[in-house]
Amino acid sequence: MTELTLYNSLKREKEVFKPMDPKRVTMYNCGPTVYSYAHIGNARAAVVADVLFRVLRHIYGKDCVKYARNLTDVDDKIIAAAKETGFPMYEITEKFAKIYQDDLAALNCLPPTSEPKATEHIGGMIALIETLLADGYAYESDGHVFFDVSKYDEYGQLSGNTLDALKKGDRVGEGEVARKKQSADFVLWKPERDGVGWNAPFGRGRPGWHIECSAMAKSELGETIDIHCGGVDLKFPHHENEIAQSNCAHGKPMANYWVHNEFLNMGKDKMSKSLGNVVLIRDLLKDWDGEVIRLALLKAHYRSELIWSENLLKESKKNLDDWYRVKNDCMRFAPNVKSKGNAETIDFFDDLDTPNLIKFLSDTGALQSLRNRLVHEGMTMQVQLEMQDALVIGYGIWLRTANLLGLLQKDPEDWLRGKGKEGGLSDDAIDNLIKERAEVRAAKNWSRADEIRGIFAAENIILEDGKDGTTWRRG
RNA sequence: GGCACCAUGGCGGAGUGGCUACGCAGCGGAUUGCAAAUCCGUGUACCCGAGUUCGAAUCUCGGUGGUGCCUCCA
Repeated sequence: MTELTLYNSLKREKEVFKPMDPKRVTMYNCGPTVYSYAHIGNARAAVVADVLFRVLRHIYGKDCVKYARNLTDVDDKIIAAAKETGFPMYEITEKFAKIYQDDLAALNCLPPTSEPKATEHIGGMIALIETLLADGYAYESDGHVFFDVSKYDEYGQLSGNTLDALKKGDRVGEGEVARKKQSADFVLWKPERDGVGWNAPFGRGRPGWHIECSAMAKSELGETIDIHCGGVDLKFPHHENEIAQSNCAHGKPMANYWVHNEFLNMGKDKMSKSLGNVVLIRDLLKDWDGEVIRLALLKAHYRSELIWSENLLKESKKNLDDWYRVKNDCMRFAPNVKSKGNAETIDFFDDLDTPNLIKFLSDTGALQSLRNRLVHEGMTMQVQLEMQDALVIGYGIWLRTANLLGLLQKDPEDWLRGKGKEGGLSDDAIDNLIKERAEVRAAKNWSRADEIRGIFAAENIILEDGKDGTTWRRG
């Protein structure tokens, strides 16, 4: 069986991945708080998790991987948004959950096997908090319930923080400190706000940020899961606190492997709302196909910073155009090749090395030359059949590799022709112009032929005169 | 202040001791009525300094520069 290694943030080293049960591999990914549009950084985290999901499915079998990604639908920001807009909370969260799912679908992200909502797991959270209170890991104070970090010796193991160090860098407000035994304690339950609250033995209120993931991971996947993933920024405090809660409540590790993806930035500046340089998935999708965005996100290794730029998108588009051209030609000679099956891409299973896999897709050497010779050269039937056999093998590996990355999922002709802009030439108009151009070319009326080419150029349509006539595509 | 990460050609990005990937862009040529596609050829790099070694982009130490986390954050 293919061996997958993963860099485990908890141990700070690469390890061979071994699931507790190969028939039921579990992964949990911290999903969004649904109160606004998702940005490209959210997309990176989701795409990385999706690639991991695809790889696990490839290795262990489609039905053997359980992937939960939560939707946080109760939170101060949502309450504030509800107050501001006058819409009820659930309308806001449902709207943006749908948008999130649609955006990710456009990036070829497979739906997770479950998408639990925080509000549907309040009971589980309350049960966890009760356990923590009963066992002395948590305490009540001024309508709140806090986790007492001094009761958990391992606290800080994920982020490398020590309680002493945390005290020095402490930026917690005075009000909070007054309620807590120590500033590093974090809130499990807080009082009702603006009518948002649930009844609990320790008082009516709403959950703190971290407890929801512990409750949902337990409910959807179990007390110990195989892989927990998310962005590096979640390492502390979010994941650190999840570990503390879950480990103390269950007496066993929350997750065996912690996988964190690095940040995406905008070159000089961090992407932030105050700088006004937040790039929304929704906006990018207006100008770029989702696969272009996906490829751009996968060009850097997930543990490296990714600098987002227009050039990165352009290059990704160019790569995909080339690959789709290869796919288009190969489909003519190897129509029965399936996208599912073995992919001989061993390197890829070394900590999800997407850049190396992209290299493999680009560096198609033998495949390209087979395809080019079949497309462009005349040859005897005997030679052609031999070459077709070789192409079926090479193309199969290539296509399945692309599939592992979630790329080349579309019909190549549709891809190459692209979507026309509103008010642009219709496909029929294009065909008619091509017909006219063929006629004037036959009459060697080059000025009219060039004029027609000019019309196409203005529409960003590229003509290709081949031996079987003229084809076109959008640039 | 504490913790962690990173530094390769115009751009992206492999490469953990020797043979200097790969892609994009560029340049020259073939082909084309002109193009596109395709093919052939081609330049450019390893942040700085010291050390280890026969030999370092790759190991060690020291700089410099950059980034993230320590507050909501993918």
